[in-house]
Amino acid sequence: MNDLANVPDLSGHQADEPKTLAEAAYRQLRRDIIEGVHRPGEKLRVEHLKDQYAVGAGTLREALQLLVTDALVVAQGQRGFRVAPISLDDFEDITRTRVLLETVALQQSIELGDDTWEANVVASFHMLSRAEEKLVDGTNASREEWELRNRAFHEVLISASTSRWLRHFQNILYLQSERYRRLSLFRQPISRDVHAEHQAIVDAALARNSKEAARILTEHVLRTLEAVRKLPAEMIS
Amino acid sequence: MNDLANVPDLSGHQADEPKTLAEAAYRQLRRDIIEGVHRPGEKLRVEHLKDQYAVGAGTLREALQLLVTDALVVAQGQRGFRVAPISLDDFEDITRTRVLLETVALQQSIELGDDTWEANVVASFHMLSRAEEKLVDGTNASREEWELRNRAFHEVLISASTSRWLRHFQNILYLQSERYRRLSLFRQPISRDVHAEHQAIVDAALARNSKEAARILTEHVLRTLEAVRKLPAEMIS
DNA sequence: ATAGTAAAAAATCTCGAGAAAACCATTGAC
DNA sequence: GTCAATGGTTTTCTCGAGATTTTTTACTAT
Repeated sequence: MNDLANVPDLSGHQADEPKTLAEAAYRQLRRDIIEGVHRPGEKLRVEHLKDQYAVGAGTLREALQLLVTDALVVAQGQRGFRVAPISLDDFEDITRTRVLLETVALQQSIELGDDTWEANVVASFHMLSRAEEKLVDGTNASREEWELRNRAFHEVLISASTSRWLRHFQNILYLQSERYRRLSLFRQPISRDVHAEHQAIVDAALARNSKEAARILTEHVLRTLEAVRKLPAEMIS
Repeated sequence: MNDLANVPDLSGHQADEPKTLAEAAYRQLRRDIIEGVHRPGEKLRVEHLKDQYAVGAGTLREALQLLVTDALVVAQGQRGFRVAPISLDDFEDITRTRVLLETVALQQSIELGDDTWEANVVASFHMLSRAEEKLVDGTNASREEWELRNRAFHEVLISASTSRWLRHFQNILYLQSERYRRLSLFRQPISRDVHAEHQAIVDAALARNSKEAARILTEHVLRTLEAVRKLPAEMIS
């Protein structure tokens, strides 16, 4: 079916279905950290969390180790684990690095993408648009689905890039920026402009205008940075 | 002394001294994988390795998990761990991505670096040059020291970059390329040219000629790719 | 012979208890 | 009053044994 099946997965532990308890705990923890259930800088005590996530101590330890990979958790020598802190500087760094990688990957993708890629772009954009419509009812589930499809959309855009490493790093950075975007959503919900920007990227991509697509993508990503900049400083502790 | 001490370490588990058994095992394993003791694609059975590295099963598991972070080991669902395979395509990807990141970081560094940075560049270049001289006796220890100092040199060059993420990703890619460079050394030892190239980078960096420095660095990194390309195919299994 | 099934073997994954280290509050000395 | 040392408490780290899952081997029927 899919001849990429036995290609080594660079992202390691992001398979479609959690096959092990440690991975299941890892996913729950990851979501909770991104969602802000565990606040930035918070200490993550294994003894407390193992009950909360219903796994053994060693297993939870493994889950935490996996989160270190994504830089959502920091491990300090003999002093346990801690939710990675956030800061405006950090988000600026994340955003700029992401722009660098994602634009290069996007231009590659536009040059190399075939018909199937085009179809995937159109399809994932459609899925995202539908999710946007459901956003108006403001439920948590609808927002979560939007996040999922937004991520899928951005992934598909660069999926025709030949560089597995670019995609790998982009994955990590996207995950990071999700934490910050969640903060900006407190202030202002996802706006109409976002849809227009996505549309513009799709148009440029299908027209094989890689320069223009990269330009729009850059603006698009930087817009979130501006939104976070306007937040009260105490929110970005 | 160093006010960067409490900045969260992005690389997570690359502190100067291993404070835990798991980390010690991680380092030994990492060296063994890079050195080729454990061949690419080889299965890493916990039961066998725990005796070899003198730690418990759970501890070795953690060490393996850390190696997944560096993409030197791949974990597959419920089927254990395996040394990440190598391929020419992969090395090409690694090299090109590394060039992209490292040149950007280097240009930033050259623009922002202060006197201390300049001093560090000169110092690490000197250390590297001394190690090159000792290379003639061809011992394993001298080559290992050269690797260490070469890495330190490249790290110092981009150390003035403000982007922690660029440096983080560069670290990972450098580690990866070390595996491949080791292969190329079978054929031809480290040549005179390398020294001249390093010298040229230092000169351009101190002259604050960021464009030129980036150009030389690019050529420098691509040269190793060419060397690996000339290897017999069966060496890059 | 081949294919499918089932039991046996090996390896992984999971857990809880013990050892080692870090943390905190109290005490004592200067 | 400030600082250093000490002991108790908490937390992390480590280990080995049991439960699941995967892989291998052997067997039977077509």
